[in-house]
Amino acid sequence: MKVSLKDIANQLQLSKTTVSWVLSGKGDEKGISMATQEKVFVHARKMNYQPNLLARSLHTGQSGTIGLIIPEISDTFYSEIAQEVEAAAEKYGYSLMISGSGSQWEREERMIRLFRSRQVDGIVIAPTKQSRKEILHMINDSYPFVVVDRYFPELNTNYIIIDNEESSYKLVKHLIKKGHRKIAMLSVNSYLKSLSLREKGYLCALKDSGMEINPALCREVPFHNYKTNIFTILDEMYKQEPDIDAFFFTSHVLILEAFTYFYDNNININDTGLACIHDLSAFRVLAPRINTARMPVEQMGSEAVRILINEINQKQLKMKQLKKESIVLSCSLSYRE
Amino acid sequence: MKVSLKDIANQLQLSKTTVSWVLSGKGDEKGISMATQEKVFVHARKMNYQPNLLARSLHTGQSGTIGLIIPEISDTFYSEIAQEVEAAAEKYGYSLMISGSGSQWEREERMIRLFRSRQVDGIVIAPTKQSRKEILHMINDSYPFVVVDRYFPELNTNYIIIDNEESSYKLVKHLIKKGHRKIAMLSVNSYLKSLSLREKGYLCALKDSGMEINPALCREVPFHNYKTNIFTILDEMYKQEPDIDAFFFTSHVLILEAFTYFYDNNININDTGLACIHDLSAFRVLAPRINTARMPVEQMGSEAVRILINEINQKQLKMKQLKKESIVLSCSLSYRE
DNA sequence: CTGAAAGCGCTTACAG
DNA sequence: CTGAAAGCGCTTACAG
Repeated sequence: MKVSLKDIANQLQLSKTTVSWVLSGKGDEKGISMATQEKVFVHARKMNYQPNLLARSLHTGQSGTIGLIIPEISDTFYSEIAQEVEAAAEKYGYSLMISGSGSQWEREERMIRLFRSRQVDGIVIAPTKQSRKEILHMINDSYPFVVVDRYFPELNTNYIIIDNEESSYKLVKHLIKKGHRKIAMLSVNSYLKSLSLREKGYLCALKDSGMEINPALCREVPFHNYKTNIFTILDEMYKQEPDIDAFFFTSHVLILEAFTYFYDNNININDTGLACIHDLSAFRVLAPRINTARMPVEQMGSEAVRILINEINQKQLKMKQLKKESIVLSCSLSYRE
Repeated sequence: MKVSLKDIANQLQLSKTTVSWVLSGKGDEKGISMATQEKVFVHARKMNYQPNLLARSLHTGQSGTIGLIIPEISDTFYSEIAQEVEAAAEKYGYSLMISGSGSQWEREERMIRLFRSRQVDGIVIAPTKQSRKEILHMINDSYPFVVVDRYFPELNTNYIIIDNEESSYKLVKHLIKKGHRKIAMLSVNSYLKSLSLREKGYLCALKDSGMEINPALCREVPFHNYKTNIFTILDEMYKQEPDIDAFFFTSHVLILEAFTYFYDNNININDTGLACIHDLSAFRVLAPRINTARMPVEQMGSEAVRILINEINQKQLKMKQLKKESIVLSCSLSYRE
């Protein structure tokens, strides 16, 4: 059923070489007669010939495929990243293989190995934490990859992050300016540099405004079971400090649960200052007055792919490795209160 | 840098055959001595050998990869589908290639061709509309694919849909039972069978309750620019029928915009009956009293992959094609008002 | 117990 | 202007 180059060559009494050249657009360059070219095109079309890209890849050493590894495909933020990465990849003629690590580093390492085995030309990854072995392997093998959203300060890799500390600082400063005095912070995954920087932004904003740091107001929600943990933590916070007047969320993943808590406990969010790193479309109706730092998802995705393809091409041309790129993108801040 | 079977064979003074058998676990079966096996394993590990899966695929004719084509990767519903499909695929040892069609059939057809060229073993697709050529090609070539969420009643394909009409019927019936009398319907993409069935469910529910169908209350939002179109349409609806007391949404994609409209126009959604096909996690706080029919995303994803892998295996074993599977999954209804 | 050889479907020097 | 041949990195009859 499936028709190959050889079939076409046989049927046309031509060599595979000729057919290959014509079909890959090198007909003129190689000086194949128009008559022959025409014959090949017509026949290929009639047979509905589709080249086996795997076979081509085996020869060229390029699969035309890149990999994306993220903690959770269905998370709003990461699914947007995926969308942008796929769109950007397509522009360069690349296809996308995707995989969710579920925030487990064993899975993540397995996925890196699998993708590399499948000859993916490069990887975009939002790593769960330092996946020691495989990240280091990629570095040692000078295998193209770029880290997004998170990064390893001590490793020399391409990475794209946001201005974590600055955006957080500004959001909290804004809450202070609006008169809030008991500003709580809710965080997750603070073992990740990106997240700890957001916490730092919060702390600095308070300090710079001469406000005291109240440990009861700075809480980290354990990621495991965070959906229930957050309820307990909010209970504890309100018990210790009933007059909390504002919240800074270091990540959007906590928002929906927190709001459920507020709703269940009749806490009027219109009286509470709110700020969050990243913007959810639901905020428009859910919390119109929340202040947000929107992560530039489009840029993160397209820049990641640009850097990756760049590195893939360098490698292909056997040029010596370029310097790694580290990009810090600014969030767009929306002060709505 | 990259080490191949041949390298290992040379370094160990063995044939590629032997090395290949050992590494693919057929050592015992082929009666390779333990000494040799051990030597191979140790050396492969030391060299950090990773097989080139592309080369293997070229020989076996199986890429170990499946494709997923959806309208929008970042849509909550489809990103959940993607997550489930990826998880299920992994269980079978398959990797996932993903692509967003942006609801454009030309893109969709291109993606089908590209995926097939890349030798993806099968495709899960939520087609934008009848992508005539390529869907028919897949059928003719008996290429494994399964259609999810949407389907073509006139084509003999595997498909998985929800009980569109029934769930819609029940939701609207419920609104009626709760005393709502002016129940509006907002729909999109009704050229898709799945969506038109939801409209039918609405209409039947009204009819069965002896209520009149008011065309001013049944509106379709053109998908192109629906985010602004919906505002105009709601304006028109309220102008013609100011006392609308309930809304049935045939799809979650309209919800956020509609709620923004309600919010901007001071329409209290607690006084309005609400029902929607599919559930959003934001509903918990956004509209706690909305009635929903939650689409069984996990099942859709895992069943789709099961059927696909099944068909791939049949084909591999040269068994004659099984009957196509058509699955209608029930939504889980939540009556909250 | 192990190996030489053919083949998967392409591409690309090399030759004429 | 066109073709024979080698090779990409595997697997798998076939042979001994």
